[in-house]
Amino acid sequence: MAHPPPAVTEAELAVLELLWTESPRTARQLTELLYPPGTPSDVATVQKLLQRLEAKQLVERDRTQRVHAFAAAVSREAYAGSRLADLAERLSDGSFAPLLLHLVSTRRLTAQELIELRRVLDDAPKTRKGRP
Amino acid sequence: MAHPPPAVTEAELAVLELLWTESPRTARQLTELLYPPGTPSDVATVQKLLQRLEAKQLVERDRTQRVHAFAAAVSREAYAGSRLADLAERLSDGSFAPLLLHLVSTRRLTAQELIELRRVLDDAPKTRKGRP
DNA sequence: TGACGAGACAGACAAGTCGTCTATGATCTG
DNA sequence: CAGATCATAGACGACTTGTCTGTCTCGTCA
Repeated sequence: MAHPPPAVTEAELAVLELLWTESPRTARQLTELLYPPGTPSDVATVQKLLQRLEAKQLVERDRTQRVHAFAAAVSREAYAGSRLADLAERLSDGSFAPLLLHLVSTRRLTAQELIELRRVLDDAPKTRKGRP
Repeated sequence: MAHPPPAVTEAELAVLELLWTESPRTARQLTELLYPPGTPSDVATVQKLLQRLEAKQLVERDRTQRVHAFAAAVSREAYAGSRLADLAERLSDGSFAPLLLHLVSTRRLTAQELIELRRVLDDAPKTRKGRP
């Protein structure tokens, strides 16, 4: 994924979501799911969206067959993480601690998430003692 | 703040940042900080940005004096929290775990911040179940 | 008092983005 | 070959964004 992670529009995200649930898919399959029953115009629209997503390196295109196959190039978690980190950096003046503290203190995190986060904090640093 | 929390552009964010560091300020003061030395056109530009920020209810305008005084209507932490929650909702079903994972794995959190975070998470309420 | 400077505000503009559609050429199939 | 399907380029109208101009109002001071 590029740096900074490219933003996606609503329509592009809808395509990405489908590729996240199942890859690869063809433009026609995506069109029939997004704009049933899928006129030729709709197909072209989806093609254009795929084209822009490919330019952002968020989608990979398999051109070996005549009908191209499209797959997500980034997992949802990786993409969401990058976008969230990017937004947090833009808004938090460099220090994340106050922001995260605020998220916790305003009860925006569920108990389940707290467990998850504790696990992340406990595990991640240990496995990364050495330089990447 | 409205629901969903309104997005701000780069130029609007620059104004907000100044109001976060000190409020209230006048349009002229903001202009001289953002576009020194601050031509009449620049002042009008800042006025327009303040106008749009006021419409988004992110800035409050004191009209009691002839020269209006502007102040941030939302704290940086509150705004960042809302924006992050909104983005997380759109991208990852509301979970912040990918954000933390990304911040940790890309070493954007210092060891000191990790310690602080662990302490915050440990003190966090444990009685809550499920998302609101 | 009247002229002048400064502020608030509306409106418009060019440039860019986004979703959509049309047109065209290539490729496969019957 | 004829017809259908696909990939792709290009364009469009609507919308956003940063900027600028013009106008009205208010306060100050010679």
